[in-house]
Amino acid sequence: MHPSLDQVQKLLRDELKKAAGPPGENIPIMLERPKEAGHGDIATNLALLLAPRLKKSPREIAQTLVAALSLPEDILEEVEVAGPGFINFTLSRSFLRRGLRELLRCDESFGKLTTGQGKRAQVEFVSANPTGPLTVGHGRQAVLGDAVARILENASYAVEREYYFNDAGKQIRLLGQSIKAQYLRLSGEDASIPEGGYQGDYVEGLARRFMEKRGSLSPPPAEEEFTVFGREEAFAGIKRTLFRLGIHFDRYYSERSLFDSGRIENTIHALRAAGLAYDKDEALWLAGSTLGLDQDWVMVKSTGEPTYRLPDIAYHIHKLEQGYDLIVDVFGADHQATYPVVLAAVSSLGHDASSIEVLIHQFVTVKRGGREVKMSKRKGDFLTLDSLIDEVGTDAVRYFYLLRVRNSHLAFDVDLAVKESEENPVFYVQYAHARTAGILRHAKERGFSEPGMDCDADLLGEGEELALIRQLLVFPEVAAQVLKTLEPQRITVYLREVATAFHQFYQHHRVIGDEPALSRARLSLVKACRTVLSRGLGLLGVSAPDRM
RNA sequence: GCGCCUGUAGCUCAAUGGAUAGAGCAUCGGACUUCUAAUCCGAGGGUUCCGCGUUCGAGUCGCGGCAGGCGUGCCA
Repeated sequence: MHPSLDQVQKLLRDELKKAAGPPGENIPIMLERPKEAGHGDIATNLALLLAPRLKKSPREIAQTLVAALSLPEDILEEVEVAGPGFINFTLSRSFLRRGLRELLRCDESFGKLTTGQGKRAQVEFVSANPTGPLTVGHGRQAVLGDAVARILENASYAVEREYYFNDAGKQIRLLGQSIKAQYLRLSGEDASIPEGGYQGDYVEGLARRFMEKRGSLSPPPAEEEFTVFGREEAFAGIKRTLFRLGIHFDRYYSERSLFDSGRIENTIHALRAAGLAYDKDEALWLAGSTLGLDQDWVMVKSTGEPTYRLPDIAYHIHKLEQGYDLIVDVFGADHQATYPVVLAAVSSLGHDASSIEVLIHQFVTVKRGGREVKMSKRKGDFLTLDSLIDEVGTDAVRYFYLLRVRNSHLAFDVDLAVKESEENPVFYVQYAHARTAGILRHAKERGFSEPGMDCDADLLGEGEELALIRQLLVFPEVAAQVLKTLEPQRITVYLREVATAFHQFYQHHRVIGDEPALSRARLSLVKACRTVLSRGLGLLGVSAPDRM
């Protein structure tokens, strides 16, 4: 059985720990992948960390460590002390070749992790109120949440995607009132949009559709009918948009259902019973200060209506009761103040909230014509996610969003994104995949059988070939790292590296040539590369086209 | 005022505390009789916002500034 890169690392760790002996107590063995090509495949700074304790020069310590290591011969080609005292390990050709065969054997399951085997995870994201179309801002959330779900699925978690929507509060009522006002206007009556109501063209459109369906009624239908209509229409639109992005939810969780099921009432009772809630000014307050928060928060307004925090708490308790092993909440930066309150309240009621992972992403601003477009849904001045997909295409939209770390602000320059449909980074990677597919197609036409692990990998010895194999074998490590950090953008960085290694290989070496054995070996490498590219793109939810 | 996030090449962004800070776009110069040139090879471009500290070593950690975003609602 060929050891994976992961197992090699474990072996190195054990050996280094042994070699360091007692002075190495409590020093974590750090293994890293050097960014410099000449620094081997794996490096450790152990000698540098030991130096202060041993009061010897790091290089000298490194030499001693290297001498004490006992490692299987066929794994490493070179172990070298370099720079200030790093130990660089270079994998052997035979290891790389065996790794390639292993990759081919695993095929589509290469890089699949078993971390979440038998575990259930829930990812909640988007959760936009059904009051209008999704915006460019929601897009980031949608794509990020879906990529996180895919990453968890790759780690064998049973993943549920959940969308929590508010159909009980003030916003949805305002939508109904706004549509009604537009409806009355269409009927020639004088009506004004309520304070804080929704103004965009789409509200007028909704009113128009309502009228087409129901006609001009006098007296007009009750406000509730407009609300229901508006919500259904908005939701249908949201689902259409998500469908275009390849995103589907397993469950849409209604806030109203929390009231109907009595969960809101139960939460209030629990908070009161725990002495965490008190009445003041005819409102119900959460005693944040006793929970370690810096202030108290209103849970139920003096009008008798709960603020959004109470349903949020009840909702999260319900999540926890379902026994997920992992719960991921994807929130925009505007929720940053809310979730600590929710988590504190949930914990103080005796629930273990440690399975909840909150991912906050920063806002998206939209630039158009060199100017920033201010987005306000209520004023109807926003760029819809749909229009962005129209202009840029699904793959580019997804990839573009995933290129950024979630904690950095994303300025979506629409003009640039459209222009980049020619030069967009996603095409670089997709093109590499299309090239692999093209070569494999060509090989089949020329009568080559399906490439696989029966090839003679020893024939692969060119620099570009070995560099590509190295790159491919890192994939499981990337998958593991991404699982830990839930940062999909690392995949985009990795995929670019793979694509570059492949394009370089392609440029310098002809795959299908005069020597059948060499051709077969290279075809296997191409197939392996195609597998990794398609697996990586799959984690991002971006298509891997066979032709472009 | 206070809290969270961000500040890296002209632009958009990378870089588990490590070695000479990297990519793409843009600019300039080369490479198609080929399995797709949506590619490759090369060049130029940096006080990593500023200052002090921590240590063998700081873009990364701490403190203090500066600038921007978000929050700090009986809005969601």
